[in-house]
Amino acid sequence: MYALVDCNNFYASCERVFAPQLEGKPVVVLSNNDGCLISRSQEAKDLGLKMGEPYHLVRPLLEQHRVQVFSSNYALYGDMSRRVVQVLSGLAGGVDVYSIDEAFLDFGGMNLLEPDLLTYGQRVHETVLQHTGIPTCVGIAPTKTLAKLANRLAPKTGPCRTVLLATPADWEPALARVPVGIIWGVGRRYARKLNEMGIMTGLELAQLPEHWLRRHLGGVVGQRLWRELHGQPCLEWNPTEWDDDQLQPGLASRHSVTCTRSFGRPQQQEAVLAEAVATFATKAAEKLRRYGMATHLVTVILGTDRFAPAAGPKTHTAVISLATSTNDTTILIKAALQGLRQLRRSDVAYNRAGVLLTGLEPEGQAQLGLFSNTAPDHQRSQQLMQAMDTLNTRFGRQLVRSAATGNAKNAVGQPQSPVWAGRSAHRSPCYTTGWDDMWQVR
DNA sequence: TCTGGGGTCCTAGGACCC
DNA sequence: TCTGGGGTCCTAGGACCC
Repeated sequence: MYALVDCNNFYASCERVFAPQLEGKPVVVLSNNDGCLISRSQEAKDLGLKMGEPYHLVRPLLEQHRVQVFSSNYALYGDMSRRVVQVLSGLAGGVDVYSIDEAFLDFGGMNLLEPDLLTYGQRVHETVLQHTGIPTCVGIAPTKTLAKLANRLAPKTGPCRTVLLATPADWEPALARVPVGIIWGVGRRYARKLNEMGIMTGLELAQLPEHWLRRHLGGVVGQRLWRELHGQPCLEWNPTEWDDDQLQPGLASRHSVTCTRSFGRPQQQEAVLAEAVATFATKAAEKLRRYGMATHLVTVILGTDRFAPAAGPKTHTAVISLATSTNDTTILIKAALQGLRQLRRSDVAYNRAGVLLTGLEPEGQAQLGLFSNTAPDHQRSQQLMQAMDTLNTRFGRQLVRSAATGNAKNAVGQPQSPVWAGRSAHRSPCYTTGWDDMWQVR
């Protein structure tokens, strides 16, 4: 048996933990650049506000109902997520962290009988709430896909937040109640296709032959879905070990690392784009080192206005291949700037840029190139990166950095946001990760 | 004026290898 | 007339997830 624990309205709930006066009031959190609504409290959902809606379109409605608006604060949400995982790790035989706000628990081998499963799910909800202030729902079933369904059906209010679907007699009526698009793995495209064929509910989907799903829903992906809906576990279990020394979940492996951002306004100048791209390469390299990985493929991304009526591609990419795998910021910046020079057209203004790193491998395993990056160079590079990471972790993220990332100052010489930076007008403090933002208890 | 960011997996086709 | 079989790696595109 698996349990899926999903944090309710996670980002909005994080903000509320530190602003309890907002309990019971509508709250929304915006995406980067204050672009779209990406999290809504229940009260905000009840006002008819939709996920992903552009902020500028719903602003009048938000003001009319005095909705509290936050820019996204990923330092806060990431740390709250870490705390939730810490609690969950103490409550189950195994944890599989699926995203920033949800995790599967392994309830097998815990000697829980059926009525106890429900009680234990409740205990998980109560413990997470007590230790972190974050409300959750719990869904329990023999496969991940059915646990997802159980979670969806769990009440968001009231004392009981757990649903158990233990046998076909439990999950078949549940499947019959939900539209097919609710099922995990059925997105908008498949839902429309299925509806056009007259398949409207989860149960109608489950009752089709297995080979039909293989044929029409993405090959083996569809076949796995069929089996999962019949109680046969097909999706992998990826355990996340809690690291007691680091007080954080163990790092999962990665196949790619990206850092992309929309600009506050379109940018045309080479110098500005170069600072932005160097900054994204720096962030991506830091992430790579945190994961203990190295890359040999650097992709630079430039994007024009996605909503412009003009035809043609809105995203352009250039790939730079490195002779040797590395996670050295200076090398990755050089490669990214080379890609930028290849890509950039002087008569175009860009709304977005980014850096994508692929071809990842564990850093120790990286082969030395035949003609480059001799061993002593490699060692010096590692020492330099380690020194920079140590200083930046201890004294603040941007303390030591490459000059290529820019050095914007205001009229009195204070550092200020670069010209390409996006909007973030409603950012909350970093309550749990910044010394200056910490709460004081008198 | 104004619309996010970061991932995953699968398939098909082509180049290349023995 | 008549040209194998079994792989890997890469890319692009399409679907999905949060």
